[in-house]
Amino acid sequence: MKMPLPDNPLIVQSDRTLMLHTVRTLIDGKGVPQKDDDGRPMTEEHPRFAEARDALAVFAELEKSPDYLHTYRITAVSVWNAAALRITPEAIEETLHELSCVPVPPNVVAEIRDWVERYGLLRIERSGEHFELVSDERTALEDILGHESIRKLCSVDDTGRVWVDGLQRGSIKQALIKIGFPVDDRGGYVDGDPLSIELRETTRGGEPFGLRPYQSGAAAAFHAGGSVLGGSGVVVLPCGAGKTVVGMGVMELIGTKTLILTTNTVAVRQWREELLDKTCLTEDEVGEYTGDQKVVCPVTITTYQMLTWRRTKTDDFEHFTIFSKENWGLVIYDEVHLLPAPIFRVTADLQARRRLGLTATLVREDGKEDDVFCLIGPKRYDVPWKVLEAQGFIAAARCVEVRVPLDAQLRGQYVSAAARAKFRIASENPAKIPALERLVERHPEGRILIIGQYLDQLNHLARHFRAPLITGKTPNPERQKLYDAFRTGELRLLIVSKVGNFAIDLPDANVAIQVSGTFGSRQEEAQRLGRILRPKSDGSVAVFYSVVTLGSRDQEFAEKRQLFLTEQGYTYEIVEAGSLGVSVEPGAAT
DNA sequence: TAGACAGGAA
DNA sequence: TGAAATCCTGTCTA
Repeated sequence: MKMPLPDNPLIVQSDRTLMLHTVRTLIDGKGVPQKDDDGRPMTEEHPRFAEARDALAVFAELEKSPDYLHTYRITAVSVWNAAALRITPEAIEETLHELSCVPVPPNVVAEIRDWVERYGLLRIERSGEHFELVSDERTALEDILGHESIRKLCSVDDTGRVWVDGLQRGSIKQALIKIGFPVDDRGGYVDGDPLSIELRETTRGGEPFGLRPYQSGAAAAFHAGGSVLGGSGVVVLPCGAGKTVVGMGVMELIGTKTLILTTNTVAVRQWREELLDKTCLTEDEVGEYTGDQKVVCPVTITTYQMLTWRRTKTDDFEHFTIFSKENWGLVIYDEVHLLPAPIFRVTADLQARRRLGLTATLVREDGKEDDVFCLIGPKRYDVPWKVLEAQGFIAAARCVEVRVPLDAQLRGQYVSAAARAKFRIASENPAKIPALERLVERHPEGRILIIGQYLDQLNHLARHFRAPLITGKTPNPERQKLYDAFRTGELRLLIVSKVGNFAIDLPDANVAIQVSGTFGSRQEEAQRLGRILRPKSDGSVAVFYSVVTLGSRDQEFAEKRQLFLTEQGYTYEIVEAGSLGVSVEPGAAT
């Protein structure tokens, strides 16, 4: 075995975490670290960082990405992701040895080997019109048939061969991964009716257009592998990085009738406009299938709810049956992390179609990661937020947590309240208002969004600031009017409820102030930061404030909410309300 | 024919 | 842990 090179960027630890150096210190000819004029060590991007990042993305999950040291973890699902790409344990081992500056612990290699073997153990193969569950090890089949959850999804013939109905292809993969057996699905895809989808070089709006390197990389990564291996999986990119464009890139590569699934009707329209603007598809080739209008075209965009709607609990999914009559060659799942549970059932019949999942945040171990893995496919591509920031594709952002005390009277209520009431009292702390005033004053030129969770609180703020409030009840034309006013700068302060989490047409701002949020939702935090990440024309830094009540459940949950962004390399500055010039009531407890 | 609104689902 | 958002259809009004 080769000796590790001390210059290498990676450290492999026996708990299967990987530490990757993004930079290295510059050393002069005598081995002395070089310093700049201020005496700080001089660094450069580690020459093997990019190579290592790309290599690790294949079989490890990025857990944290602060500036200098990225942390990855090797997990069962991450290894199965790699195994799905036909990466061998030997190749993984070789990569680790190649990149590591210390010896690779042998137990890590053994565990990886074990997982990969599990993946190959069961396969779905096509035999004519039927699918067969096969294994080279007879005992493996017997083992899994011992589970009722598996037995009811397949049939065993006289010779002991195990057959799976095409409609159960998804369900059985789901059931098997639940008991620790990820299936290698070699059932292949139907090609779908061909449709030429070319990207324009100039948009309809007249702007030059082309895929960014990471976008074409994502599309190519999805498409690689041929007709059996490639063609299903998930692409993970930050908010505002142009996931729609990746979708178009894939559509161009595959060139077939495409069904696009989104979370809401605004997204449906946005997709349609993007497709018309940036591809050669014509108006009558792209259809919207929603409550408003039901148009099926070679490219059809609809919502998850439309697909799973039925008259009563026992009826058919009637809209879904319309779609299954069309010969789709590609299904795109937008915002895969929001994929509702019933979609998994309905997706069974789509196992024969190519499937692209798009998402902003890494899907976590909340149980659904398995479902996404086996029903949509493995993760094919991701880029850390900070990498895109460094390349200028998303704006740099500062995150600030502003801590506000709770006054003595409310503190009394707070202490005696039940756990869940505590959170609400702290969230709606009226002392947040003067802090908000100072923050708004700080940005006289800013375009400011105040985002919150409780309608009472937001109504109050709207009256206080004499600013318009958008909630779920605000009719669409009214929203549009306010968005436009905000976009033109006529309106510089806008208050939004949880609609802000979903409304993708919400205009960009350069200041976002969060006054309350869902328990510990990291995803929501990421989504809200995303509101200010569009690159600014003057290159200025956007600011994200999170206003929390000091020493309360509000603050605890805020910490949890911040985890994802911290992992992505963002740091939160802590500011006490007092230092903003807010008078703090004497005796206010902390 | 469009819109506003109610009611159910998850 | 709970509140608020979404979507769909269907009915009523102008």
